[in-house]
Amino acid sequence: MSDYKPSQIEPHWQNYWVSRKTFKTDDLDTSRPKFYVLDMFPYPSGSGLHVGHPEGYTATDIVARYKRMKGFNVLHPIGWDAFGLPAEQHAVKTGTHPAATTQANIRKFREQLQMLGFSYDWDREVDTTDPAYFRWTQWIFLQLYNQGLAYESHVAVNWCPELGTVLANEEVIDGKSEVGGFPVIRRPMRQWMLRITLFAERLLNDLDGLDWPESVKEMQRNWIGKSIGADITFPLKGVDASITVFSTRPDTLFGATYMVLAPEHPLVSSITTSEQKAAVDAYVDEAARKSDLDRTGDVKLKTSVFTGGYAVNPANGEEIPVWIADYVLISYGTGAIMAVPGHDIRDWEFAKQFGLPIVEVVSGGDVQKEAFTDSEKGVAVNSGFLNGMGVPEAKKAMISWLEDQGKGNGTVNYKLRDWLFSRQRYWGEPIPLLHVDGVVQPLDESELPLRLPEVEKYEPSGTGDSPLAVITDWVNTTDPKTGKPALRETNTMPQWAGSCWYYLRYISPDYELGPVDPAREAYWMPVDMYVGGAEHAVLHLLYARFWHKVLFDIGVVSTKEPFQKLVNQGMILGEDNQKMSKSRGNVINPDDVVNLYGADSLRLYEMFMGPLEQVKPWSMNGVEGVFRFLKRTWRVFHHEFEDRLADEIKDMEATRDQLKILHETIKKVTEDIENGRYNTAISQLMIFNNEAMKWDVRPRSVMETFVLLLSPFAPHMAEELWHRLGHPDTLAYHTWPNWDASFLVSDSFTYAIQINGKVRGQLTIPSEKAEDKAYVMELAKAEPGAKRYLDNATIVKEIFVPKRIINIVVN
RNA sequence: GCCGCAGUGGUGAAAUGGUAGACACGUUGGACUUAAAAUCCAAUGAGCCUCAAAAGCUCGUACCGGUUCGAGUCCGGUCUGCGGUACCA
Repeated sequence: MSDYKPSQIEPHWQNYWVSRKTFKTDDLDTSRPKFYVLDMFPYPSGSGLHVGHPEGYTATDIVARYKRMKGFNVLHPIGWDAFGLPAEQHAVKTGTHPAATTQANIRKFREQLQMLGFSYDWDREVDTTDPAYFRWTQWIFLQLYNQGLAYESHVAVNWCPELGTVLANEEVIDGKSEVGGFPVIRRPMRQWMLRITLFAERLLNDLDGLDWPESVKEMQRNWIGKSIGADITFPLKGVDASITVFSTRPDTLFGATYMVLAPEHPLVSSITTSEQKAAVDAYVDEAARKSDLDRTGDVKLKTSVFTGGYAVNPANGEEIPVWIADYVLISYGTGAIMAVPGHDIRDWEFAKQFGLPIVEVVSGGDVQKEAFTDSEKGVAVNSGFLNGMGVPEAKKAMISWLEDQGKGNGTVNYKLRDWLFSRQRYWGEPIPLLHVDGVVQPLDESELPLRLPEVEKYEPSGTGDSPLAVITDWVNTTDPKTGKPALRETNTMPQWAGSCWYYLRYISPDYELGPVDPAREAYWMPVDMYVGGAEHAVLHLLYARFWHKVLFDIGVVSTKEPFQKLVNQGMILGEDNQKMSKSRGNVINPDDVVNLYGADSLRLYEMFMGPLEQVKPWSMNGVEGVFRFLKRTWRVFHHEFEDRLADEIKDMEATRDQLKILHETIKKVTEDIENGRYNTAISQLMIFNNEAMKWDVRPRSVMETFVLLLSPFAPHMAEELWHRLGHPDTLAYHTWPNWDASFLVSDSFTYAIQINGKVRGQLTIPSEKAEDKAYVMELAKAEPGAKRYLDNATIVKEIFVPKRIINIVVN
């Protein structure tokens, strides 16, 4: 056997690593620097691993293996985000307990991951559905509750009749459920909410210190959506009440010619006149029944009804009509707006549509033609004491005037809403609360974990309650503190809950006194590198940051932020350049690739495809290409016909050329791993191998170093070669090679000679002379290719950049 | 609409402001073979010049312009694609 046969070496090493616990992490080896490299843990779906999973997982594995060899104490764990709708829906269909489905899927995922040779510490696996894990998810919920950060609210939620459950805004896409694509309507229900909005400012500000892609930071900033402006109070005419609005342009208050309330605004009924009552009631009714999709459907043409009531503009005392319209959202700001059609595009269109007056209060445009919104050039006009001021100045002046008059004050608003945290599902963490005489009582910590009861049917009750609601002997219990009869909370937590803190559990998965052992937490946190898909850019990462800050405030964690560096992997498309999907039939199964080419080829290919962050199409020919590289590598080390080392490998002094290419490779591979450029690291390994194939003698020391460089990328082959080179132990902890710059210098340097910026000749100069301008320029002018352009021309300028370029400018 | 990112051979892609296309894939030709596969060698951005070759020349990093001795890279504008977000006052 002298051919490369991955199927004969990979299982051996996988078994070796797992059975010997090669990658077991030393908890608290503080003598060494630590490196925590984390993957976004998978949802163990029934269809098994997708080729997208090994993409990020290979990148982190390369880093983990590299850092170990650099002497770091590396934490590289994996686990399962295992609560979720698919297992529950499967249970509804088949009656199989979701836990059974989940465990089977986990076994499959674990096997598949081990088949790819990832260097996880398998003793730290976490499973969000394991009571020993969700005990602490529930514990964190209790801390949130005790901090006043969890509250009950009757809110209009996204009710999906088909799924029989409530969905988060984020799970609704274009008015349909993200899972299944079923229609979603609005319906008020009792829910548990988390006050993430209290953390808006910190979530925004702390982004600045993170080493994250700018695009992700920007998405989070937009999601938090901070606006600075003022609350302004408009007294109502003939009614003893007032309407408060939020505006980012208080400077335009003199131009407010009408107001609009959200249909759900509490003052709607009191302001409506008897003549308008019928129309208003009808409008409010209709808005309540509309889904989000219908309501946001037509942006251009707004619907609206006049209430018949009037408010008083606090700046100029003018009476202005009050309308209601569903484009004003009760959930943002105060649920009411002042409309300044001259300087807001939406208000302008609305005013045109309903024939309302448009007044110019900032000069610089033509407000009869279109709204003038420029806040840099504009100057206040028709605005009393503001006249002549620029917009920023006028804003400040108006806010202080409002505050002096008691008619308003400067405020800040966020788009971020509180987090709808309850689900009416079976397969989630039970919320550890009791209802005693209608009063909420948190469970005592000692009663955790609160486990899920066995049920007959997994369907939602259909009334909007979770399947747990009908398990009477679970729901009906006694309050241990008072002995009174009590009802259990039947809502469960959303899937996000478990993933909000799993990175902490890996640190001390066995710890019994809290979610994480403080000593080990202090050593390992924060996560040094976190890799996953861009689809989690907002939600998961925002929710996890929120929980982390809560845990920071109560002293459970020592860092303000959980994830110091974040990398988003780009999606892998099918060979047809389309997103992989069963219906398109372009799905690549990693098992098939491993069977044909081996795990090392799959790993290498996914890294060689292109930059990690980039979206890129799959190519089976590309896999074939890296497989050929591995076959050539194998051949460089092996005898042509016999299963033994090649005769070319000798214990000999390496030549200078050999050392040069070796040290170039060490440098390139090291720097590329540090910078996350795995594709070009691999191309350098290929360049080295192509050279080594030509050598009559391959010095053992050089070839061993090459094996070390290869090992993070193709660990199975590297271990096998290392073994065959006579090393009894794994190379996983062998010291990573350093490059010696003295081998990188050449004895000559080749200049390109440009004439007027175009390359006309080349000139090779011995290194010791290469920076001697006079010497080099003289030769350059005599170089035949360049000379032809110099003979009948006048030299205007000579550019000489040592070891870079020669450019001679002629006319 | 707004925010962010990107546009380079037939394809995936390389390129601290300094010889564009490294490394691969594909294709073509050749070697080995009864044959095929595998493997190895060579060519491969487009075009011009040439009987042919060598050599040489022109053009070329979405488009238009600018800065510079020199621009894929920096600046201004335009177009296209991808991702996010969407009546947020």
